[in-house]
Amino acid sequence: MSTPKDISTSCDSCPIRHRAVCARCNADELVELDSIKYYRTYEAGQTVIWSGDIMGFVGSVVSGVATLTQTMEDGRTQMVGLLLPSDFVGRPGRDGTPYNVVATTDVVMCCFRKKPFEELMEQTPHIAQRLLEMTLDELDAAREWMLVLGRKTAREKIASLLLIIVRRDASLTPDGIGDNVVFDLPLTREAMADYLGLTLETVSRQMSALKRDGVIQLEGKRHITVPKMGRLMDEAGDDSDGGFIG
Amino acid sequence: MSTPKDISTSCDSCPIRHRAVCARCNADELVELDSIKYYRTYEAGQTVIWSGDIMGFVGSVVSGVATLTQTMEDGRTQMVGLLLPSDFVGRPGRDGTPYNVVATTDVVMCCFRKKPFEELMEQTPHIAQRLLEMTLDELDAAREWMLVLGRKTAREKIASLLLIIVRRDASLTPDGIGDNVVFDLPLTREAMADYLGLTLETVSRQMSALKRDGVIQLEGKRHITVPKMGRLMDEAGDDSDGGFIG
DNA sequence: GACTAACCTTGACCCAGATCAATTGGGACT
DNA sequence: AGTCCCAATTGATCTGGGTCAAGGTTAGTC
Repeated sequence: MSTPKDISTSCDSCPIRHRAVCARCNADELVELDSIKYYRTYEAGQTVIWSGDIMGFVGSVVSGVATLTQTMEDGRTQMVGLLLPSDFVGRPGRDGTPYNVVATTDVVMCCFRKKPFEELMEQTPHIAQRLLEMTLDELDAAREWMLVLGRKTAREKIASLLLIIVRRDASLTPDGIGDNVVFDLPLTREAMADYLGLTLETVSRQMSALKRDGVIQLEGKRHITVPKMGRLMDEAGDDSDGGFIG
Repeated sequence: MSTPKDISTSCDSCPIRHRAVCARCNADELVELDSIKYYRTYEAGQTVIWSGDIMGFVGSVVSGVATLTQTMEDGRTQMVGLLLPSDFVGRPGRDGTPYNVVATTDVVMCCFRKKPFEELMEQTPHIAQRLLEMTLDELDAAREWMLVLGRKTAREKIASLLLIIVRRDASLTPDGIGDNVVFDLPLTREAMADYLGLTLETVSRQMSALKRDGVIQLEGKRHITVPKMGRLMDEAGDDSDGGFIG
């Protein structure tokens, strides 16, 4: 199958009900949203939107991982956003996106037709408020990322990326982050390189180095265990202390 | 004088009246805002807020230039925001900033006491809408900056920074950007380096190289003439064409 | 009109990460 | 169980920008 498939689901059982743009909506508002929404799935590798395209919708990632990338004519590409479940795609008030949006795993999106969504947003402060909050969070994340891109070494960059993913995963489970954390990388080495402003060879070398030094354990290419979170944080060069006890 | 000085001004004659967070406010709303606002000036080099500090206000840059920077323990610093007139400082709903805010020229800020501003925002969609729009713009700018940091060469980085400044300056004057544009850099070489993830030596060398190659003319350290905008755009590696005619 | 203190420029050398080039590994098909 | 294909690893070498070090400029200040 190579074309998106429409499916359908209810907000009640939605895994991102309380974190997405609809988080603050009450039952009535959900009904309104429901009337303009539809689900759509994308396969791993499929492009959701091309840079410059007109977007007829905005929406939320329900499950899976997508990336936002910018490309120069000569092919150099930089990832500028990592879209995880609950993240919002598209910009109310603009027709095009300046970014490519690509599914890196199979993705389910909850889409809203753009025009009606914009109208609904005008009347529904709960939506606009939540979107502002989410956008401010993304801006903070983007700024932290700038520090990573501008000033960190390759090893620190890799450690920082692993931390970002661990933290996002952990935000799904209520309990804090302990040790022996296990997770799967949703990105290829090339995608990691595009995220971090490195080449895929450097990513591979630094992953091997972190493994050799016992900071992470690798099983296959994607399955990772972090025996000691504090160690990983040190490697990332984050000035925050161990975060827990210490 | 080394402490901020309070001054007072009316919104009517405010140079950023139609671009700042108050842009969409009507006369009544301005009266509300006026009741919680005060002006404050900072001298070049003065720190407006330290990372981690509790901010009692949010506000707009009225004139001058300030920077938002993030620092690692070992002193590596990355600029994550360049605050020009009309830009918003602070985050409603959060007490601290994770960034240092420093005035790089003399700066006038229009400050709003935080708590009342947040309350006013709840009742005034015009403010929240405008803030959302501005935040989305900043997010786009941050993402373009990520491409600069992650994938551009030192020469391209310098050209990109010059372009950003020229464009922001030009947005104050209604007519498009022609050739023989003249402007003053509001940043030291070191600040430019922190912006671009370079060292100040590299910035200096690349400025000299752009001068030698006739892309820019330098008079003193800060006064710059761009004889041909198209040339500068080419050097920046932006995929957008000349922007005008071409 | 010399003194000072930032700020900037330029040079020489070095190294982290890029580039170029083989291999290797691991799933999904026959 | 072989083979195809793509992702990843690993090695050898190169280079852009960092680092270290020496001057040069400019604007105040007395």
